[in-house]
Amino acid sequence: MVFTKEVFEKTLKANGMKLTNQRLLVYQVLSSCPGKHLTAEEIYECVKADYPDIGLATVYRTIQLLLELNLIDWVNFDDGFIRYEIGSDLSNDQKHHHHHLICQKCQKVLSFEDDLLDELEKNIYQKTGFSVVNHKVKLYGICKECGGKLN
Amino acid sequence: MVFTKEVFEKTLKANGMKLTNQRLLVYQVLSSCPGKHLTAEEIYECVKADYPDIGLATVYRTIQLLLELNLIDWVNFDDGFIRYEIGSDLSNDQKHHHHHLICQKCQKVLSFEDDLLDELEKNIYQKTGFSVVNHKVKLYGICKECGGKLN
DNA sequence: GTCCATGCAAATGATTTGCAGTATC
DNA sequence: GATACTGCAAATCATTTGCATGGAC
Repeated sequence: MVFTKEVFEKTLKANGMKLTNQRLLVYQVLSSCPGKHLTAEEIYECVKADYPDIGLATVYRTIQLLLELNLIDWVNFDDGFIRYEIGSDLSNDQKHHHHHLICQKCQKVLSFEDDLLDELEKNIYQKTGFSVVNHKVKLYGICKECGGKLN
Repeated sequence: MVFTKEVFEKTLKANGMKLTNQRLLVYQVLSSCPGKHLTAEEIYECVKADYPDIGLATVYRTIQLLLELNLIDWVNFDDGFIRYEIGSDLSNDQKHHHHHLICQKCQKVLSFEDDLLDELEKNIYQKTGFSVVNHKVKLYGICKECGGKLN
């Protein structure tokens, strides 16, 4: 499912919400940066280029709205900022899971698509009766460019 | 390696730091709560029972110190508080890895010991050249008591 | 006695909120 | 025209920091 302006508008209307320039622009900035992890401040700066009057509070409020509509995801790299990225394909319940690889030398963040955790999650269910429905995985290490080696 | 008061003192001295009642008490509170995830405020309240004059700032400073000495670990459950727990066995480089299972119904947090991520990490190295040295894994779902079922 | 450590109060800084004006439908 | 949305400024709140006093060695 491709999320055009029209689909975005329909999603808002379906929830009794109004389409505004500010909301559209915030959504478009995130849509045009897949895989980037933008802070609220960064989104604010991007939108301001097209719409100088937008306020930071509106950006924060729009982010909350997009999160509630499941259109975006958040990540916390524990550096004092919450970051946001456009959601992966949500056409059905199974999300495209991706993990974040964080290089401890250059701070670069890579994404890694994977479903290897299925086995771990089955294992957890068998041993503890806890049924996993979602996960957040951050892997810290050294990237290829910085000379990563397996032990 | 068992961390007694003496070993703690030696570790401090080795780094040119002084042993104080406050530091010992903060360390003891964390030591006596393995598997619990305490906020700075909670640690502060616990220590205050034995030592009413301690200041919250001292607790925060001691936490930083214990983190730098690798005696404790931190977790962020994204609820506005950073939480701390006594470190697992650090006698050699290989840490005891444990993941956190967070029940979305009752908010309970379980720990799960595991090294199944080794396979995932090998996979990542082969595909991307990124070598993982550490990870933080949070698994969200429903616990046994709350009626967890596999899909 | 020398520094390091502490307690207090004030500062910080990302995010949230109140409110009066503005835009959408 | 009603009501939801916005921008601004002020509030929030966990954590940090400055500074003068106190304690460890």
